[in-house]
Amino acid sequence: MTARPITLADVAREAGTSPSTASRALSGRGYVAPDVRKRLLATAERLGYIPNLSARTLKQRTSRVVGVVVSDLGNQFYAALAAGIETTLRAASYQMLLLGDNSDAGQELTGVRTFLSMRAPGVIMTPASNSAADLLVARGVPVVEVDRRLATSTCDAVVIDNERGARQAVEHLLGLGHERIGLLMAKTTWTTDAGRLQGYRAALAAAGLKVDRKLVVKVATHAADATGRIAALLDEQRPTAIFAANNVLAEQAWQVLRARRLSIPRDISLVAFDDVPWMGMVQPAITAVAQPTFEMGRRAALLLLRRLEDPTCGRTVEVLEPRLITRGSTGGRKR
Amino acid sequence: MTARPITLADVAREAGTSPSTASRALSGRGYVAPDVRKRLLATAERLGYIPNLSARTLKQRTSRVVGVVVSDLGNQFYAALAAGIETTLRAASYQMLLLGDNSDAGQELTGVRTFLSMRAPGVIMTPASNSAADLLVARGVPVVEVDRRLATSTCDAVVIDNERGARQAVEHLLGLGHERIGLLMAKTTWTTDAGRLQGYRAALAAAGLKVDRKLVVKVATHAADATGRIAALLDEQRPTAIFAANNVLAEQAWQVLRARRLSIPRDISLVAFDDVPWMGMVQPAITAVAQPTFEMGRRAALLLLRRLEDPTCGRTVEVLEPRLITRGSTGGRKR
DNA sequence: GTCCGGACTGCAATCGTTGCCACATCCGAG
DNA sequence: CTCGGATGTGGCAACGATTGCAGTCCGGAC
Repeated sequence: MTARPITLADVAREAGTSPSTASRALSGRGYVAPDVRKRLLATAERLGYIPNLSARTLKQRTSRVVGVVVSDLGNQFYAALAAGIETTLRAASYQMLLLGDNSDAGQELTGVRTFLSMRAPGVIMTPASNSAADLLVARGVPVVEVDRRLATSTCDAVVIDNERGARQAVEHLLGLGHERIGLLMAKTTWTTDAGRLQGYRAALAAAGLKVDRKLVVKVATHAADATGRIAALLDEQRPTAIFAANNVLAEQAWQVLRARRLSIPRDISLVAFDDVPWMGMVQPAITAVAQPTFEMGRRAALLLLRRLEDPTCGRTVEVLEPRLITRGSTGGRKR
Repeated sequence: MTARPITLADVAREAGTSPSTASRALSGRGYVAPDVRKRLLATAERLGYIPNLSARTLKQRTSRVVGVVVSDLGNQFYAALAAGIETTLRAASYQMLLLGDNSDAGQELTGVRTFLSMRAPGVIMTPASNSAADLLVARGVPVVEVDRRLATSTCDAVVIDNERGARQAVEHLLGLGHERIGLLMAKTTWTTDAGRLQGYRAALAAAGLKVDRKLVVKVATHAADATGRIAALLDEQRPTAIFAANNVLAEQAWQVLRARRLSIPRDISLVAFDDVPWMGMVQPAITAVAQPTFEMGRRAALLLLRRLEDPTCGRTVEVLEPRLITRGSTGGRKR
């Protein structure tokens, strides 16, 4: 039958020492005679001893498994973020526990509860609401917010300059002569969207143009009628260019344009916020605001590691710079 | 300062009962007077009690956190797989702990060790080597292999009919008149690659063609010279069509073809195994063998759940069917 | 009045590890 | 010779939850 797992006590008995000594030998703290340590290491190896993390966590009241929650595991943006985090944590011999919350505050809260009950030493998240992060902070668990900031309590964060990125994108369009620029953005309370909207407005204002609210379409995440809304924007407002504020909306917009056989950029230009691989592959390639995604993950992990080292260290919010990559999807305004 | 977390004992004291009763009330097994239960539930809620999973896991010697290891978190195929698994597990009130191993046996083993030490009740993995799965099985932890099978010990699995998918793809090319068909495949010992190679061979054999080994290129995962190898294949063997046995190789091949300004399918045809979104977006769209990815994840999770219910139940290997989606990247042979 | 079973509750042991403490030993300094 | 420190080891009590068992209390049946 299923053999009972090997415990530390088994190893100790086999090597003829007490469990305490075995513990010291294997975890490497406290006095152990070199030969005894060697013997214990060998027996542990021989028996295939695997420490029981629950017991250790219970006793030490903390674990080395960092919780990470992202909005959508299937989105390459978040996948890259997670990859950056994972690599960095691994290097510091922490483990990442990855969860997706589908942009749902409820799922986010459930996930965070799990982290709490597993005594994660810290959490990195792309927050969907403020409540989860606040809960963690209230319980004394350090949180790093990535991509956007929502917590009401203070915590470290890594974001990019959304306003600036959006401004660059829109200025680029304005420079090409566009004046009716549709904005497609997610309907959220996230700082990312707020910042991008802000940038859109700022660019228009700087060019002496008024914002036509009808050109701004806010689409709820996972909304079934997303393409319908986009189609309506095209029909009713006849924009000469579209700025899609995230990669999902960019893809949807692209699909709509293609379905209508509109030529990009002859009939309409398209710019996206957040560069993902397909944008460089389609014909014409999509002009996009690239984010240093992997790097954001790395920085977030570093911030958390720093705080684990020194819980009292000052709060840091890193703002990275986006970069506009001009490609074929943007061109002079159709006359 | 950081408040000590609320324990079950705190809740019990506050509600004027013993910890035992509190435990029964909150976990819902055993006798508890209705009003007492209600009172305990209320106090737990009020104090914001979160059970300590380590303690519970330690005592019960098992947890409800299922381990999942996939080869590459950034690959949409694996992301979809994970999504399918997660959704299904969640519905059964299990949690998923997701890890990526970058196709590295060492990282896989480390991850699996963690699962073992966290007492995961079961593990779902796209195996990178046989050792990790074997280790788990030896320790009595049920394993479900997805996408490919590698374990020497017997375990449940969900795969697709790789040979058949590959055969369809190649037959499609043969039907269009192609005879020199390059095969791009990963250099692994995985059953996926073996199956796809098999299908390639079978299709050629059925058409009375010999396999030219020079047309078969095996590229190591993450190999830096992948594009170089592909370029060499084009230069030296002049295939009229290429069958890329996974989505990464398909993308690399596509990039090479584009860089050389070869027209698809006029100059050369391209078929991919594993349909991912960009394949439907590029011009021309790529003919591909689609896998029911999300469904594979779902089935794997169901298989695991079944075995958790009944550890003695017979072993199941599900083989799903791939589906060839014909698109613009394949055309009549250039004459 | 006794007995019985059902409904409930609490005691105490346990899960596997760690870390504090006490103790043992040995060597060199005073 | 004694003392003190360095070195090394084992005992024991936690960590926080669960659970088998042994009660207690009640109402009703005999």
